[in-house]
Amino acid sequence: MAQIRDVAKRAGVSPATVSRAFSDPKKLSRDTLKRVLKAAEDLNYKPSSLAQVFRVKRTNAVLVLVPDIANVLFARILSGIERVAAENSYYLLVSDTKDDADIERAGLEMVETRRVDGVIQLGERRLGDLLPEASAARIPFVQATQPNGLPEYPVVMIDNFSAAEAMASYLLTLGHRRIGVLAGLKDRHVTQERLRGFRRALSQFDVDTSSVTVEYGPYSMAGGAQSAMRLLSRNRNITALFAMSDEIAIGAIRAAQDLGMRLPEDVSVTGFDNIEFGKYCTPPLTTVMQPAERIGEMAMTMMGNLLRGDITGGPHQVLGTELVIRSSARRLS
Amino acid sequence: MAQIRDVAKRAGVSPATVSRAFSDPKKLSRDTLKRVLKAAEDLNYKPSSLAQVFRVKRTNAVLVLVPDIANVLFARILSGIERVAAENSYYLLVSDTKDDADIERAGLEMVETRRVDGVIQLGERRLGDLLPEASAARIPFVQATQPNGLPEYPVVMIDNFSAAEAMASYLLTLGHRRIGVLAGLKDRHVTQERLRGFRRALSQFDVDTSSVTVEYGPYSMAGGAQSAMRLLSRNRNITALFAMSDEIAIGAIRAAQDLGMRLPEDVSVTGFDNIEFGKYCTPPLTTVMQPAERIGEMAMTMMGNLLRGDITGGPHQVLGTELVIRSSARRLS
DNA sequence: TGATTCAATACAAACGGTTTCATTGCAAGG
DNA sequence: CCTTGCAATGAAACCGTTTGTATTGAATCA
Repeated sequence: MAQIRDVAKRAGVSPATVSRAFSDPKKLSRDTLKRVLKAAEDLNYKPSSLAQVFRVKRTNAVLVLVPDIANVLFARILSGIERVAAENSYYLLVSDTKDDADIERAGLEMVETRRVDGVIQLGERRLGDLLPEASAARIPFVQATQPNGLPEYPVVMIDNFSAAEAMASYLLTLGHRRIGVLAGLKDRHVTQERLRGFRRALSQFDVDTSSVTVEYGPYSMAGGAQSAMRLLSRNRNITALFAMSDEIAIGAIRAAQDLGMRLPEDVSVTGFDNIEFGKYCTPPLTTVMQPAERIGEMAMTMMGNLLRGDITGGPHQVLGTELVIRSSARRLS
Repeated sequence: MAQIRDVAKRAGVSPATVSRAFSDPKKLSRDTLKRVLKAAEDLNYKPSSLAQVFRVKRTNAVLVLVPDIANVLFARILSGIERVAAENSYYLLVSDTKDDADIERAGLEMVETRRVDGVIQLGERRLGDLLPEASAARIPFVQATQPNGLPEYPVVMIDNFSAAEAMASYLLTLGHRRIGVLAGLKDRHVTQERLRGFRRALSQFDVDTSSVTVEYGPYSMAGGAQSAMRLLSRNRNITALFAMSDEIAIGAIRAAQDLGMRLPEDVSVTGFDNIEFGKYCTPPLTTVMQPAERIGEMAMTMMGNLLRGDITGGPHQVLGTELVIRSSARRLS
């Protein structure tokens, strides 16, 4: 492979001039520029990104920590990240963390070994829980999920509490009072937030909050089906199911139908996230829309700012959600 | 940040010794090894991956070209790739190509600029269609979809022709004769292969193959819904829909139901891929299972071999598919 | 005309490791 | 005792760019 020396020799200039021909062409005379470019072309010269990066000490690469790459919601956030990364010529490394702290830590180490410039965390573990304050401070880090508390680094998230409250209010407005909760993993902060929002709506409607049944489980269809199965067979008088994700809701719908119930006549179901499949479900899923792509775009934008040293805007962005009413939940008759 | 000199000084050895302490510890005496490690620990020394990579000229990074990151099937393949990449300490870069040749070319250039060691292509565009033979030969490349023809580089794929034939035969066995085809994009090779397989089954059953209606469209739920809408409203006598992906099938189910049809009583629908949602559809989707994760694992394994110089096994792996019978298709009564 | 300025370019150091080759000291062999 | 071989270590070159500083020559100015 041709290198800068070869081009320099062929063009009859120094390596420095060749370098500048690419990085800062206007510094060269029209004439030499043309000669250098020609020589580079002839030799099919491509500057070694390795050498450049080593010299300049910026990789233009960002690592994304994804709890589960195959999960549709994360995939959409990733897609948003990718879009603005590509626009700004950043490279994207991705690591499937399986929500494992050690893998996440290994990811952070990649900025200490200067493999990447920064990391975007899609999981909810906070930087401070992974590294001691001292080393953490040096790491360009942005989180794209609501973590527990408000860290000092940038976060882009939705207001899980309010979104859940809105959805629960909607269900209450439809007349439902005995609502089962199909929660996600109990130890997840989002789960707790959404549960709080749900409870809050109940108390706003003067519904006894002590009697709500909540069934915890993984954020997956299988989890939803299982939770719904348990919940529905134990509590026959429930009229609505408040699921904490669309996947859970879809699993629940399957379970309810397998139990011989008709939807939404016998039981209403609501989801959370607004993944594409919800629209094509039977019945189409009423849910709360979470702007996944925009979360990703925003996160990458903030990372770019961070790396560029811009500190424009507050560090915490909370993006709006919206109720999307379809037909899996209906007025209690 | 501490560097190798600092550690060397503190341990009273030369940088070379420190380097060896990490890369080849058994070359050192028990005593100095301990001293070096201690010094490194004290200074919180992490070797600069940048410098290493620059010197050694291997990045241990692989680029994955994904036509659409948010697509569930690709996400699952990616997940498989990630798994074996992580196991073998490779880093993964990903680029959403939107199936654009220029973006794909830019990806290939990353090996010429030595940013990554190789590239895995999830799209169906062949290496030879992106680069002139000469430069192409130098690029470690593996493809994880059936391309047009059989390239000389490694490919891992399924047998689309046979899988489609099997599915079509199943439909025929159930008694269906007037089957509408909900095809994917017309210019895609997989689409053509699956169509060939479908036609082949028909002719095996002595069904007139000239009269089949095929409706092309994007590999998406929206596309499927639209195609089904068109096809169903024009051909009322159709008893089954052969969809070329689960997403198309799911869109079609929605469309059929919106048209007032009952499934599978009025019309049978089959999918392709076996994405998780198919299992939770109403009715649960009969489809052909494609081992997405294993395709990814296999692809990354082959990439590893390629980079290591092992040329074990033939370059083309075709992985098995399986009919998964659920209830969206039933015997014609 | 000589001094000054400026644009264009060259020179060489630097980036932080790895690796080849040379050196040293000690144990084993003759 | 002298040689030989080997394990442990050090010195220095090297990887391919970028960039600060020096140099050159021509144009401008007094």
